[in-house]
Amino acid sequence: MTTVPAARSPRRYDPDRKSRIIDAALDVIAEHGVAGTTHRRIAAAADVPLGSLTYHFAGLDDLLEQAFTRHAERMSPFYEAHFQRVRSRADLVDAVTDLVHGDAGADTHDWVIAYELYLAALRNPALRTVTESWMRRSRAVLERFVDPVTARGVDGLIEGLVMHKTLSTAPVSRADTRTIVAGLLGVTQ
Amino acid sequence: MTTVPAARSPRRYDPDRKSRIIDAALDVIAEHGVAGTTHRRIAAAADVPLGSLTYHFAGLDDLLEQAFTRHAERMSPFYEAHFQRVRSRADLVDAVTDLVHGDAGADTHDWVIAYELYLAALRNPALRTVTESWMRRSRAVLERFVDPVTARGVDGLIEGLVMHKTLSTAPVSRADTRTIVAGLLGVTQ
Amino acid sequence: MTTVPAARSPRRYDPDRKSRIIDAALDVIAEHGVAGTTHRRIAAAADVPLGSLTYHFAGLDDLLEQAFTRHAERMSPFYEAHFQRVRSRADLVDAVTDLVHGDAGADTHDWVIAYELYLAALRNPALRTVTESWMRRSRAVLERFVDPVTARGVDGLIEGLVMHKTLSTAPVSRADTRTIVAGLLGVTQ
Amino acid sequence: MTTVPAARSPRRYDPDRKSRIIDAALDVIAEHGVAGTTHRRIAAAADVPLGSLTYHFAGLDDLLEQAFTRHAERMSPFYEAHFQRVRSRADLVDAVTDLVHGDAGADTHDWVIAYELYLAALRNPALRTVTESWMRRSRAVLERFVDPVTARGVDGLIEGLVMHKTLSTAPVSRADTRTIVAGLLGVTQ
DNA sequence: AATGAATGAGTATTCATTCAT
DNA sequence: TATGAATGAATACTCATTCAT
Repeated sequence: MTTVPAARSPRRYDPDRKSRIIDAALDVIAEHGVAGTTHRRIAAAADVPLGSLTYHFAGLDDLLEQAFTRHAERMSPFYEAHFQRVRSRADLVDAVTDLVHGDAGADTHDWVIAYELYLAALRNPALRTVTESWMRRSRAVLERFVDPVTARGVDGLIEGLVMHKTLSTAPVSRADTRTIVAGLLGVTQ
Repeated sequence: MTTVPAARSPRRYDPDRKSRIIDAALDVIAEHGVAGTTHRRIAAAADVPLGSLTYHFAGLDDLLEQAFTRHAERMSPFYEAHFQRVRSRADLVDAVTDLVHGDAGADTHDWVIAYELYLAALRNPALRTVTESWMRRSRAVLERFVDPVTARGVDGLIEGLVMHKTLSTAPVSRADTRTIVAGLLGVTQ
Repeated sequence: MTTVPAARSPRRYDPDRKSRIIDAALDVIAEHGVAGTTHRRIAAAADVPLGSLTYHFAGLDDLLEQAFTRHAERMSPFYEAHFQRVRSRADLVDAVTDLVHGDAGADTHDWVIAYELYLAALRNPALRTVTESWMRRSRAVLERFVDPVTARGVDGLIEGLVMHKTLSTAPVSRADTRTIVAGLLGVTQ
Repeated sequence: MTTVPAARSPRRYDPDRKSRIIDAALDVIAEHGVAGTTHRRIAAAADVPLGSLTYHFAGLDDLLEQAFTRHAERMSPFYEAHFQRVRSRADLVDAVTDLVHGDAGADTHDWVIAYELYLAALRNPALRTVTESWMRRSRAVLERFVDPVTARGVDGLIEGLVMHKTLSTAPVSRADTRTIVAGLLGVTQ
């Protein structure tokens, strides 16, 4: 007459569980947005009991902050690596075009998280640190090839084009993007 | 939600109450984000009883959709008017610069709502209609002055620069923005 | 193939539900103490769904405050009525003795709530209003028969004796209480 | 509960840690009440790891019981000492007055713990032993000077006056307290 | 037509306690 | 022996929506 023992994973010893939770949080953010990111969903995604979240994090805000921080710290080296081999202005045009079109490793998933971060940072000052640092680093990369003002322009253009590409059902073609970027950088094609 | 029944203003005859609710919703979205937009907050902002919302709207999603639609339909004519007097490329550079720096009537409030819309549309297909239409119309305005590809570029640049300006604690100066825009449009300064 | 409709009381129209909740809260406080007073227990005691509590009250603190206020406002008239017929010092001795021994209508239930209130007020300033008002009124009653200082003494004595009576497993006898009270009031027996 | 692992002080040899925990528990009770007394708070107050509490004590109830017991066992000798030098009824009046007004070493902190104990004992039979013993001992002290019935009266009066003093924003003056006590003890001033 | 009371599912969070290390 | 990670039940509270009036 034993009651159902309920198939339960006896995962007692589990190092880097905290890290796994952060990654799960990023997945949930990408899929459901910050607004739809709940303890429950993250716990399910990480295959971890609910209480585990509040054990490792002071609250949902804390968790979000750490998740976004990780995302930014992952994107930055990638961003830098992507521009590593740029030697000429023409190279730069290609690199930016690749970046916008996701031929560089960063996919929609990553950009969506970035936009979620931007919007969240608008109302949560604690996240400003993350966006500030991310913007500073990405601009620094571009400044290795162009003057600071142009760097800001390229940075803004990338942001805007990616956003439109992510949203639009009739996105810009790769060739058009190239033309636009070349235009801003004064490269004759 | 509270204890005090609050001597309710007997707003007997109240046409355009529905309209007032929509405006209140936009204010709430701007202040609290879509995530923080609730029936209760909207009702409070519109000074309208709670039940009034579900009476006039099928649900929160319906209300949000109508609110975003109104916002887009308000922005479009404004956008068009803003470029009305453009006669030369130099004029265009000025107009775009003004737009980015909020010297054109569209303030942070409006842009924040736009970004909320973008992100909401990413997951809510019903809102895609709104964003699509908005993008088409704004691009059409720019295409009166430049070729379609450049129009896309300018559109993206505006989006990106405004977003960075809204977020950054050290935003680009007006002069720099002008330089950037001039660069993209091939205008020698 | 209808699923079980779940025997549910379709109590839709229910005026003075709010009042009923307050009374239920007082019962729960008496039985479980403020510490053990939860939304769930109160809802169960009032036979009301959980959400009903947060609809009518801003929070548990608000509910507790209203409950204690009602208790105090119920006790005061009772207290006054109890001393109504006192004509002489000897009458007063009897009245006080009756009060302490619960032969006056106020039972353990009521006193326990009062002590819970006292302790809660110690840390919740919002409740101070309630205790202050209650103490002022009870003292005012006694001052109709004795000078203010003696009134304070009698008031304190009542409080202490009732507390000991409530707690002790070997409580004072009625006769002893009478002797004590007579002593304080200088009445020769 | 937090993110930072916090460089833990490697308190290797730590006898009387158990004792320190009990004292910390009393502090927490005084500050937050029994209701607000949690493992976590006590551990923090004692600067001891969380697991240490359940290692040394069977549970929170056990810990509370030991804490209250210690408090009572600390108060009793103090109570006795306070009445040590009483030689006359007049001395007794002074001693009781001092006690009520905290000029005897027992401060609000101690009385608050006592009231917490009383209320807790009301619902937790295990604590009755503590209150019974405390009451018996304090009464025994008073019975060295007055008859048992009067002792009960004085005991109750002290309790009530202290409680009112602790709560009231306009507490009785020392002189008035003296008058009241003198009245109960039949001492002409 | 209009509303505010009502409700149950869902939210974040706290916590005593267990247990592998 | 001692601890901190782990957990699941419980807590207060929010909210979109329903519905009797």
